[in-house]
Amino acid sequence: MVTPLIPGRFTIRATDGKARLGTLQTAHGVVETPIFMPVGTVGRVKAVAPDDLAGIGAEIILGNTYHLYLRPGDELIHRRGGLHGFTAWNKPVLTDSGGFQAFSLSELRTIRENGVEFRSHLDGSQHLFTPEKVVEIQRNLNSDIMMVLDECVAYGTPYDYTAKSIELTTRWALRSRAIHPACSSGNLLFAITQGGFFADLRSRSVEQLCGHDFDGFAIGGLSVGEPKSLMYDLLAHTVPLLPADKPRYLMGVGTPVDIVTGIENGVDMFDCVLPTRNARNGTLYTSQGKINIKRTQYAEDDGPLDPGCSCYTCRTFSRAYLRHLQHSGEVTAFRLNSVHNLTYFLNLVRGARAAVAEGRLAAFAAGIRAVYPEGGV
RNA sequence: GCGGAUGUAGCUCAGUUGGCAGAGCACCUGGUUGUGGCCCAGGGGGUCGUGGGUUCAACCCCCAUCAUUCGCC
Repeated sequence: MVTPLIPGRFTIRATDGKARLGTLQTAHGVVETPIFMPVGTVGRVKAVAPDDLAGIGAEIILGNTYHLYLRPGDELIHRRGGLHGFTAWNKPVLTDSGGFQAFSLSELRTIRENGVEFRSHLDGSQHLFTPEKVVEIQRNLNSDIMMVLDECVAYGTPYDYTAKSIELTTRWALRSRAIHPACSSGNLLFAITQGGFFADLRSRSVEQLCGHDFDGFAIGGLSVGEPKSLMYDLLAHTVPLLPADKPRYLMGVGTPVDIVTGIENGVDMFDCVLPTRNARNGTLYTSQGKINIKRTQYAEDDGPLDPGCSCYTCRTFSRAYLRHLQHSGEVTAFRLNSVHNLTYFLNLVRGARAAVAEGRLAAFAAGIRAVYPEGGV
């Protein structure tokens, strides 16, 4: 009765302008796009248990190669049935390659032709990530969507360095594909385009990668401190260059307005720590805008966090109680706030999918921008 | 009853030879974009226990007094 899944098959069912409504098949299920993917760096979305994720409606989550390799180790996870068996999450998982950690934990790392040498942030031990090693780790994790090792350059990196960097990222991507040919397993492999903040380098990076048979293409290296308008300009420039028949993934982005803008430009997948990290700090996204639950004005506010939300948190607790939990440093505050913020982000892409299906994405996006007028951080 | 110690921000405490009242935490307001449950930025806060004295000038020196605390009768 159930047609077998064909990992990697991407079907576009509708479009609205440049935006697409699609389905991506993976070894652990079908993902409807555009999608937001909660981040679960060490094999768990922080503060959120699997049954919470079911209530939120999460369809795919992230894990991180760098963190899981260091602790508890990819081979240990492999012996326990991969990430799905180990973490009791049987839906799709995408794993980031560790390229971004090489960037963000950059104090003690060296980038060479062969790969990235780095020191563990846990114990200072020396390690080497090659493109091949990173694929091998992600196969041990049995990731549904593996990301190639890439070099992410900082905002402000000069043109010459960035130009050399995209060549390296391309060579690494092809080495990754060489040891993991298309259709060789249920582990899909996405390439990552780079190019810093130079439109022609963004174009060149896409040209070098898109002729090869990757299962999807990511845009990396954005939202690293640049002005908002620059990111949007590069997005509008780059997304149309990507293969139309493959999923497009904007890495590490973003705010509600960023996500809607990405969808309008034709991006299919997003991930960001913002909803979960901000949840733990008391910054919450609602249908009426962003609020800081710690504020004094909520001390005796008996209303729900977001009257327009039907998540467990909003159904059950008052703003006054949530503020109290946050002020008390109670771990339950992390959970309840994370459940709410993730519900907001998942509802956001759900709403966008419905809008694309009905050809009214522009109006939907205008509604989001009206609620988050400053760009919605 | 006698002797000592201590009284400075909500809390714990610095404060030089007498020269504009300080820190940490807490509190308040922002920030947080392929996550080190972190971190960063800004802000509001004072009858220096109380009363007197000396001095151009006192948290600081002198006297008295109150409170807290420790020890001894």
